[in-house]
Amino acid sequence: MLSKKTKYGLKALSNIARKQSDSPVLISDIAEEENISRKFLEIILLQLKNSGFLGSKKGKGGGYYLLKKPEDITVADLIRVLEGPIALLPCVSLNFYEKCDDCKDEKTCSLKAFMIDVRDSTLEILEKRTLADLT
Amino acid sequence: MLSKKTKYGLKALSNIARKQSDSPVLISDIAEEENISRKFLEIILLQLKNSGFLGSKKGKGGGYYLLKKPEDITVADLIRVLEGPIALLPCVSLNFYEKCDDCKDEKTCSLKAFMIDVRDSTLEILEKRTLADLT
DNA sequence: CATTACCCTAGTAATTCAATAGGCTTTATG
DNA sequence: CATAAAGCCTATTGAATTACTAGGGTAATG
Repeated sequence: MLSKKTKYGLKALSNIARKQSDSPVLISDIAEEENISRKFLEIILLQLKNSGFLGSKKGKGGGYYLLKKPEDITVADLIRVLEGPIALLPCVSLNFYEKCDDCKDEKTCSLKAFMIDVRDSTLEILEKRTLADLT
Repeated sequence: MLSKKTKYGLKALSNIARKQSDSPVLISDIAEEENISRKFLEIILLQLKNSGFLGSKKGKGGGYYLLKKPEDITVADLIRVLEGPIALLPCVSLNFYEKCDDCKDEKTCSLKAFMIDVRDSTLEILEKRTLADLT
């Protein structure tokens, strides 16, 4: 299951993408429209900014805006930034690999091959879909 | 990512399945072979027993054994018992449905349709693979 | 009847989640 | 230049979850 942070982040980006306006979108507007705590949303949008998905403008008339076209932002990339690894086990993660400390020998692990299949099948859909697919 | 409980549970079942012996398998043997804390493993195996996947025999010569053939136990069912919902959001879970409290209207949610697609694509693989596929 | 091996209840340290609080800095505009 | 608007930054916190640990109870076998 996704954390609320990820869910809120996706909803917020979808909200901004839907507007397609020239002027930046206010945190407060997103918070109200999507029923998200304003302060919590601040943290999330800041993270999306620091990860290069959003730009911001301070002061009056400021707000957040997309740095790329929605169809150029994959859901996989967003989930990696907001939630972390997509794989079910750290030892089969492409972007966040870590050795399982209980595994005596990774080569003979009974789960690994299967988990790689699951990962690939998940990536198949998450890397094809983009922000533009989130209405 | 799967919790350690789920990972340990799958490894333990795979261990029992691999043995295919008539005599039950000891908790201690599994714990040692798979590098799992013995006490933690007790809890996990008990849960798998209460969920109908394993049977047990007490006393000398006791241990745990499978109640079904490995090829009749889907990974999806195991993950549901050990980990919980497979869907990424509660509102698209088939077995653990819950309304999102931030959603003003589920019908117009920007994420729902997409999350249903992800769920279906995940189930596609998790319901086809069985314990027999976990070496 | 003693040993073996599963069963059951409790507790707990560490981490993560989901915020909340409060002030600071930057910018546009009158 | 003053003021209001709007994002930025730091710190804290309550609740829940995770990953165990401790210690004994109970049933079956030989």
